[in-house]
Amino acid sequence: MLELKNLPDEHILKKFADRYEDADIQKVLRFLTLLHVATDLSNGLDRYLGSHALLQGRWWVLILLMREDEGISTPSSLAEKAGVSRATMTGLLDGLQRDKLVTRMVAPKDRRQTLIKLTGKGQAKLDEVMPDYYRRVKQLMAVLTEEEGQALQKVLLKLSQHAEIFD
Amino acid sequence: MLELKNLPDEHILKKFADRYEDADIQKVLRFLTLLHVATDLSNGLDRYLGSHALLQGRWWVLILLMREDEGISTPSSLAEKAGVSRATMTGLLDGLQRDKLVTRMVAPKDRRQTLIKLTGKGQAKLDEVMPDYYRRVKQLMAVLTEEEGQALQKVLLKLSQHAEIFD
DNA sequence: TGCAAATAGTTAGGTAGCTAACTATAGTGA
DNA sequence: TCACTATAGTTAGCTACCTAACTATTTGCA
Repeated sequence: MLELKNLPDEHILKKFADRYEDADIQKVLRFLTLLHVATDLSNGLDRYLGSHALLQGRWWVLILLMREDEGISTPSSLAEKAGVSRATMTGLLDGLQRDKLVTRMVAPKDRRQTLIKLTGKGQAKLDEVMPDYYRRVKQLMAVLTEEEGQALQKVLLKLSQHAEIFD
Repeated sequence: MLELKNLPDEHILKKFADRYEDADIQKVLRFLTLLHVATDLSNGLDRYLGSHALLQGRWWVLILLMREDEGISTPSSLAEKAGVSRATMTGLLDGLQRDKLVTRMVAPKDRRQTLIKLTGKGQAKLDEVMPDYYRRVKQLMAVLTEEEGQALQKVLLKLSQHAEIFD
């Protein structure tokens, strides 16, 4: 996602609105602000994870594995839960395996499958990263009042139900 | 950004909260929902732009050029305004130039610089894409009441002022 | 039973992002 | 003036995403 350092000021938006009649300046600003702020926060999260030699993709795979009893899953299941293609998951697992944070094993029941297991080193990496991650998220979201936090959640869910407007 | 198809349910978050004491379940859910919904909307926007042989990065460069009088800028300036590295901008401009949506010219004043100009074909591409983009954004944001829209904007700006919490 | 369809995973090739290192040019100060 | 520093842009090599095409295996049904 593009970061959009400079959101358009209202003057520029008006120039566009003159050429493109359907533009609703306030609504466009809100839409771009949502993408912009989320990208900022996502980049911030990546900076934090990067300081522990992780990035969001790999970090999320470790979390999905920790959610499982035994810390075992399959590439397909992980891809579906992370919302990425199986091809992308292959690449993420290659990196995690190289760093010995997960292992690949052949599944005895179905020889098409590969079982992915969180290693001790992988669990240790999560134990290193998660406490501070939770502290920072708590600190960030605490800048909102409880009412604001609830309102944000409600409004976001409402928008997410209409993301297919772009299809 | 990772899409997080399945946000954690409260049961799983509790398992994590037991191991990592500082976790605040509600706040983490709100944070992840923000990233998740913004990613969904960003992907939707990319699907729409993709149907016109554009993606967010290239589309945004065209918009930045149209903001300029004469439709002229430089790679450095575009990179700064788009919030990407100059290396990334080189790649975006390579693609746009290949599709003849922009042209590169040597700057007469400073021979280190390259001037980037929006072509007629580039402006035509914007004229093809923007009206429907504005219609769809208007339609999407109209699912919120005016009060909800204002509250969203306010809360997002508040959060963006604390994105450095991850540093 | 045996072959077609479905599924699991990988590979190949594309876009979009990054940092670090490089070249060319411009500016500056002893 | 001339060497140092700063700036503009590109290249190289990395991560992470995609789709399409491929291999191996399993499933299902005629």
